[in-house]
Amino acid sequence: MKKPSSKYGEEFSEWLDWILDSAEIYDYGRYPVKGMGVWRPYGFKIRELVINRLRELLNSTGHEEVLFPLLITEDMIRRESEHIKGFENQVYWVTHGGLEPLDVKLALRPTSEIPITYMESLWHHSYKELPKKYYQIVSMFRYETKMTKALIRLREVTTFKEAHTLHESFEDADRQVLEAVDIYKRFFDDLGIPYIISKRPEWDKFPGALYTIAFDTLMPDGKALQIGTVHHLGQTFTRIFEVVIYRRDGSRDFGWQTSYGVSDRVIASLIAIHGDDKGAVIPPKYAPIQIVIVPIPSTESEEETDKVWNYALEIERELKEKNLRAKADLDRESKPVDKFYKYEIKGVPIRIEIGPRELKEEKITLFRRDLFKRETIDRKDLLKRIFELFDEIENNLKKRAWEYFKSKIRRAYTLEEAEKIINKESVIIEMPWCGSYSCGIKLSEKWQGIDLLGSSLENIDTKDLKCVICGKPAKTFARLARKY
RNA sequence: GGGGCCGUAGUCUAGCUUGGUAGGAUGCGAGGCUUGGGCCCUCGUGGUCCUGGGUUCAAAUCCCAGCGGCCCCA
Repeated sequence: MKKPSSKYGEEFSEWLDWILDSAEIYDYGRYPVKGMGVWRPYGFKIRELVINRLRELLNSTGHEEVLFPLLITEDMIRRESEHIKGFENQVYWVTHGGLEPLDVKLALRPTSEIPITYMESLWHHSYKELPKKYYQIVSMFRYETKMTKALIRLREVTTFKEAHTLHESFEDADRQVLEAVDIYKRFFDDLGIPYIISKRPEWDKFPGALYTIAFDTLMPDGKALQIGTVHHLGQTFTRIFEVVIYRRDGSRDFGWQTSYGVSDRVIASLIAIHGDDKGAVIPPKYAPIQIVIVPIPSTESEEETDKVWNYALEIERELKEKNLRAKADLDRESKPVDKFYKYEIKGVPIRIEIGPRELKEEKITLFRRDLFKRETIDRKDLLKRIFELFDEIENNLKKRAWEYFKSKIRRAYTLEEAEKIINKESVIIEMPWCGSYSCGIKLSEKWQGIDLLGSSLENIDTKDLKCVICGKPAKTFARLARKY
């Protein structure tokens, strides 16, 4: 017996640990440094496919990939106060080179606004060069004090995809924020990860930012997970590092910036959201193995078994010629059923089963992982059916994920209503809010363990609605949820 | 930041209360029997009992510290 799986919906936290290990995605908790794990080949491949998708999106919208050093000098960091205060307790310091103490302490980047702005001050002086959009995909380090969790709260975030942009005006940076939101929408839509977009409350914005917009999704246990953020940085950093830009009218002003990023959590969400009790279910676009071919040996003769094996090889070749990520598992020793379990845990979207029966009749049996359903088709229809199934699976996963997500967002118009819901289940609750700081604080402190995600970004009609705290006319909806 | 539970083979775990030869299952290897959803049998393999210190004739077991994991609360 394998280590038993945890119930997907009921014991999500254990389920995630189980799936990362059993599907050979990410080895966490065995590497002897707290909050750091190892991407194994199968997980690395998922990560690569996800990264490539974001690269396409960023490249096609005029972003340029760069690579900055991991280390930041202490004096660079100390030049800024508000920002660094936000990270002060979370910075790792390099203090020695060999046995010798360093004259200038070096920090492992907790994010890259500082080094990037520093270089931008040397590179850009004219509005003609703007907007400028950079991004990099790197590790970043945060000394999380406690409660680290595989892929969700790490001390080394290994897949930080951070973009940094520079603009000639507040308005242009504002516009860039919208572009970033749009890019992330397309990204998450493609992954089938549902989300809700909120403007974070004042006290929860990125240190140094004018405002922060965040994407939150929901884990199967009903807790919200922040999976992406977009910040309007104003001139906070360009003032400190003197990024001075000549404007169209000949005047000089500090540049305006935005930054936005997504992390390992995207991959955690991809796996978590589509999974089930049997393991992962990876959407075809992101599956390292899209189709696994499992040959079934003959009970009659070795010759027939050989023929089945050749049949499997032929099919693998045919699929690979179409650039599909197909794999025939030709291991003669292990039984078909063992292979079934193995690739189900790994979330391979389509399995082809072929044995003497299929061989004889020129047929192919297909099994789709998401619905756990088999069908038998003529061999000649294979490719056509595979591409259809990819679409069907992708759409089904998306639909399933969004339906679940929407079912977990509730409206409440009074605190009493909200409390009833909160006591019953873990969901995102939306309530009319006047938008004031003081009412926001009161809301966020109203229930233990329930945080204010922020306010709806889109205009939701609040006509005739009253703030649940002060009773004044509502301007927006406040969103509250249990958070990771 | 406060509190709780825990660490024994690749994995899951018994043993710890009451100190005295670390046992099982699974996995892995060989063989047999099976083979269209985790079948069965035989043999073999596999352990710094998280690390360091202390108590003791003797520590997986008791004590202290550290490291790591999980959970609850801020």
